[in-house]
Amino acid sequence: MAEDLLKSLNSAQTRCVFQVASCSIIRALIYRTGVTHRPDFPLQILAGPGSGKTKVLTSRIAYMILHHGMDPSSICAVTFTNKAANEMRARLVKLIGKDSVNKVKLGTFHAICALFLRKYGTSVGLDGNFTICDSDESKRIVTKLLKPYDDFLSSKDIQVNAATLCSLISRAKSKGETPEDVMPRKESRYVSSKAAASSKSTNEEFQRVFAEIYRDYEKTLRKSNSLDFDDLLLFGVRLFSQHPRYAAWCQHILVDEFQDTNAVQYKLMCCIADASRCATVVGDPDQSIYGWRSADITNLGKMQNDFPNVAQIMLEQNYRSAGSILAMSLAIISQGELYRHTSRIAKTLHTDHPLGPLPMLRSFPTEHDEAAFIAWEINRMIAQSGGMLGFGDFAVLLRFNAISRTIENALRMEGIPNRMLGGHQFFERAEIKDTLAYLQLVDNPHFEPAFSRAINIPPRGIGDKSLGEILSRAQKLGISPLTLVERINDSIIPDLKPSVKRKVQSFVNVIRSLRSSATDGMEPAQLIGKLVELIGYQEYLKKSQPDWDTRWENIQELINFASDATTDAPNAPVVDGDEPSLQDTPLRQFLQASMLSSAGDQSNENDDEKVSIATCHAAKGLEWPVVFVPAVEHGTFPFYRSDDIHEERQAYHLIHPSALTRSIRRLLYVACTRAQTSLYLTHTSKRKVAGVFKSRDLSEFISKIRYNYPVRYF
DNA sequence: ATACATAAGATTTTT
DNA sequence: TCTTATGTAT
Repeated sequence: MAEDLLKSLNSAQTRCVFQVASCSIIRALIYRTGVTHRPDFPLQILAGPGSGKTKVLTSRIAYMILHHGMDPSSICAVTFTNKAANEMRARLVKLIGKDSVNKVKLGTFHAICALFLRKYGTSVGLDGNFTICDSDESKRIVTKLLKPYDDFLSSKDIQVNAATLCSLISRAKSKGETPEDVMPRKESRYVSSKAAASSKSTNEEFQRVFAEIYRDYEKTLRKSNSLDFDDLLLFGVRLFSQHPRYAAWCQHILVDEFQDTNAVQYKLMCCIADASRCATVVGDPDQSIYGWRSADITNLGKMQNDFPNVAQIMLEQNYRSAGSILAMSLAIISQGELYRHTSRIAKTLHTDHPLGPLPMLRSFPTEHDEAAFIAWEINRMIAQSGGMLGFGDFAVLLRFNAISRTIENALRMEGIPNRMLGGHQFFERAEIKDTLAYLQLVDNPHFEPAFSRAINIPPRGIGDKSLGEILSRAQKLGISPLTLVERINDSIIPDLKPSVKRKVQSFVNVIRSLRSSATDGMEPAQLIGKLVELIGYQEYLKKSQPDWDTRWENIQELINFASDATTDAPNAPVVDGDEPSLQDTPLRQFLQASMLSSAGDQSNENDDEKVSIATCHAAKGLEWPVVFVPAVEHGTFPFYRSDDIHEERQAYHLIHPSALTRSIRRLLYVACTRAQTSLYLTHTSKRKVAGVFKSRDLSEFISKIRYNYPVRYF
């Protein structure tokens, strides 16, 4: 069985798989002879697109278990997205069986941290029922915190919105910087040395406000018994580094898409690998497209320092794409080489596939013509292929989601079934957030964002003023707003000035009723049903929303999701610990799945008969026979917002502009290398951007290479 | 407190 | 163009 595994691999891939065998055999020998200080054999696999890295990773895991007899529960496999985790799980099931796979700690860094923090969070000062705060709720919190600074900031002529602050906070957290760290001291390292004295002080003022809001934001989260995405990682690091026994189970950690890990995730990997010092990472610096999320390519170099004797293997054979597609992709990624000061790890990619049809570059007057062409061409190719191609063999890869509308419409007009991959749109919908807010509150009464949302839905006559009164009163008494409202309802605490007691009665009753159902073990799907019944949500939608029917359908969809999320039980950690472990309820699991997973994670039945529409980011790791990349235009690839933002980024040392360009070049490279046999790049001369027509030019990434590389141009 | 009007403003990418 | 935030009248 284990030997069969090796037969299906090429020599470089086999070396990747085998590396663990030699490593483990030597370790076993040393272990047996009782030597305590053993060498470790960490491995870096640099894998170009289509080189079969997922196959290598899964084979390696399977080999560890089948050949070397490692306990599946001692293996930790980290993927970048939930979708990738699901796919790896499916592949592993075929190799080692469902029972073994369920023991492997498989998931994103976030999911793995959440798993352990639910159970052992008490040792780092958390309650097991913490709520995961999504970016939307973070933004609301920051908006509220920003309000008091409005006058001050406009007097200093500083413009910031909550979104910018959120990303600054996230960036700081991803680097492990605390509010104290970012508070300006005597000399601030955030201030550009070239800046004039006046702008220096402005920068410092801004930095101070930022640090204060960051500090208060953290306070709000802790008070709400809540962790945001960055906190999951940070508290994970805290848990595993302060209490190494919770990581002692791990004999080997494997990390996929290593080029897109940030500093905290790297630290996390090190903590989890602390006992074994055995880590395998797979990545491709050329496919690093998450720099804006603080992904740090230097982690590869860091690992070479932190893990002595790390071996490095290159996978350079491409099994995916036709020769001409590969040639053009390589031209895109390597053209910047001359201007680049940091050297790219030279990787050559080979393919045995024939050259195939040349990538096609086409120009259109408007985005409607472009979209119509894509739809028409899909139909044409399917008709021409004589049954070889189906809708599921096509993908349209977008720079950002906003372009999808035109494409979706065009496909619909041609009667082409399609699906949108990834993105959070579903869980961002108001009706979903309303529903989840009630359930979050049932699970975690301290979660303020959920309270603020649910208290007046449906309208109970509690507006901003009453809400503010409730929140500040709760703050003063040191209890959660929900508790305050309950006590008012129970006449334990006197009513507020504008009477709130009567208005709040139905709310308290709903929460209490749900709470008791939840403790009785009612399934999340039924809880949602009960909730919408109790608050008359359908009637509320009918009354307030013209598109109430699609919204109501979304609620039904959420109920479906809830029943799915609880049936396939995630692998529970089996950790020997002396701490009392916390219980994990079905409701909690459902809420966590809602926050961590995105819409396209689970594959549906008819998915392989639908054209995929996805952002380039969401397409990472996937492949299709035919790929369309629309809007390959200057201003989209790369994306320029406006010059002042650009300058602002420079001023605060967020992203260096040239780094930005490089990262977008890689994004286009990722998009192009998704294609197996046919690749279409299209651009328009006019495009409606934010409601107004703008003239556009072909992306410089393509215009520079199109005469030197084979491309069909029309 | 809410409903309705009018005005700005916005469109990266995701856990 | 379409969504969201703000303001005003009830």
